[in-house]
Amino acid sequence: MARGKAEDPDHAVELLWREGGEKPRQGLSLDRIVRAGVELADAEGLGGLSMRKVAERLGFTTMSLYRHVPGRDQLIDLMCDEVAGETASAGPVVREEGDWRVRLEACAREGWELRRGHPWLAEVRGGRHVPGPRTVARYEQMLSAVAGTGLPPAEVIAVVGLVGRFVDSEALLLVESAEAERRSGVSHEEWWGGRDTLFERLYAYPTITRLWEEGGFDRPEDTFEFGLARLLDGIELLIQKRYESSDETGLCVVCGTPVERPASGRPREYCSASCRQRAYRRRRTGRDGQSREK
Amino acid sequence: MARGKAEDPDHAVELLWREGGEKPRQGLSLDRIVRAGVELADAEGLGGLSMRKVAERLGFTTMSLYRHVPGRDQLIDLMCDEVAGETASAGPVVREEGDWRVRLEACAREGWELRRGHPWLAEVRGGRHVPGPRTVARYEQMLSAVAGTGLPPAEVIAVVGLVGRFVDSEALLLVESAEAERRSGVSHEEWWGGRDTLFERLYAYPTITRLWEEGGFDRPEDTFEFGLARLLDGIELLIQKRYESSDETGLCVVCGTPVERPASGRPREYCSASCRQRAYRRRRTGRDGQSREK
DNA sequence: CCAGTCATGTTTATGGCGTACACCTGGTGT
DNA sequence: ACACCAGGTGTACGCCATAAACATGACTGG
Repeated sequence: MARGKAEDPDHAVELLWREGGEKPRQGLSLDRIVRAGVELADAEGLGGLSMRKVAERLGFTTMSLYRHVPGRDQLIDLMCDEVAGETASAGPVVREEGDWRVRLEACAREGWELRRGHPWLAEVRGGRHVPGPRTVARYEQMLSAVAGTGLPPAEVIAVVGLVGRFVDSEALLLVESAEAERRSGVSHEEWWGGRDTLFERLYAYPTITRLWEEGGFDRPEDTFEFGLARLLDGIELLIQKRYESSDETGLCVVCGTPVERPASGRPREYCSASCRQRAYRRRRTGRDGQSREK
Repeated sequence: MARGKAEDPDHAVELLWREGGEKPRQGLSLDRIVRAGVELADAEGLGGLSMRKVAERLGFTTMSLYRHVPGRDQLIDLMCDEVAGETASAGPVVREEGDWRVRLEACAREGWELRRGHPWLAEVRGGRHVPGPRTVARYEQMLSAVAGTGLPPAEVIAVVGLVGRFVDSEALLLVESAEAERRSGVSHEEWWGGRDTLFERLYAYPTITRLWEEGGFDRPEDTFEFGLARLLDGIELLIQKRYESSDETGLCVVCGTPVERPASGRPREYCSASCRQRAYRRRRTGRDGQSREK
């Protein structure tokens, strides 16, 4: 059973959820190791994060780290949670302003910002990562944003997972491009620009050629903004559909709070005048007014 | 300039787009290496793909591979294209049945199936992968599905990228879980079921706790089906919006072909009666009839 | 027929990685 | 005085990709 700490996930849980009450030692400590790891990964990416380099950065031998951290994987888990505490929504208190869409979008953007500061976050792969308190707080934040819509529990979870993976996926795209530039010294555009032998072959494909000639590849969309808007639209549609099909007590289309059906006449769509106004304004502006910045 | 084939992308292009006219040799050959690589990765994942093991499987030394393939990365590129030819839409001929949504969804499902047969496909990361002919054919297929909608070129490309990354992201989720099971011998559910020390801490988070008690985590949604439906809904909304805002010549809401506006009266929404019928049926059935199979 | 060249496979070596294991060392409790 | 132990060290193993030099056999021009 007790086959060493390296393979014991419960020990990892203890480290992640440890209380802050550690006496400030002068030698090594978990926190110093984690912080050094974050610095290193920020600078060199997750691939550049090695136990050797972390130890070197701290002025100790490689193996000294293992007195404090079970292994590299667990160090990464700890780094993730360390970093997850950097933005506002990390605490246990859930902010409740705005309707579900505003709140969920805010969460997505926060995740996006987090990954801009720490690109390696998107590179962390593999299931079975034990989440720490700050990571869970973010998850709670997202869930609570969607939970108010009245969607069934499994769909709430699915929505949050979908958005979360979207953010990760888009972040990964950037990281990989940046990594390639860092290693080769050649910029993205420069590199692809030099692939003439490839482009020649692409003339055989009519749609690609046409889109190319129309400039679609020269002035691409902001994939994060574009994808996020589509995703939220799709989710909104689901929520509206669920609302329409629930016939006893409806849910406000905007904020999702229940609204009782009047005895006679047309069922109300909004819980309040302000929500109706919000919906109107959103229809007008086409809803992505804030996403275009140029 | 000529700094060895390992760093020359143009050489990689040549390998990927090579003509099939290779004399069948009895020793090593590019194709044999690529096929061995695919087998290995199918069995052990991309992490288990090492030059040593590929060579071993073929009965040669490690370095012999380098006489045919520039390096591991290029081998992976070749494997990707090899495998991309396994489904129908790999040829240069574009199938044109159905409206954009049917076609794009079919592409997504094909990509999904491909990754079920070769899970390592989702693990292939890093920008600057030179695409081979079969990979490009798939891309062309997807682009042509969306190009008919009349969306501006950059948005067509963004839509296809979005859907493609979604498929990859969901596939990655499965791979990682499967990988963890393979390595540890413990199933996903079993492992998470044993994390009591973690779950205890989660009671502090009200939304998570509530969703948990309501069984949201026990009977999860099919994340691929769920996400795909939301995504396509969101894209459809974009297309409709673009249609409404184009006032001279409209586009059929269903199949995207242009439809001229009558001199007087309300502009037509559909290009034909069959498209109108299709839209009607889709509104009726809630559009995801084919996605639920149980 | 011989010499030169080329394609192909092998050997050896370098530098990187995570981490198991035995060891040392100084402080603490008994 | 003693054992114990947390924390830091040094060495070693097995894995990885791949560079560089080398071997071999087939083909080719003279």
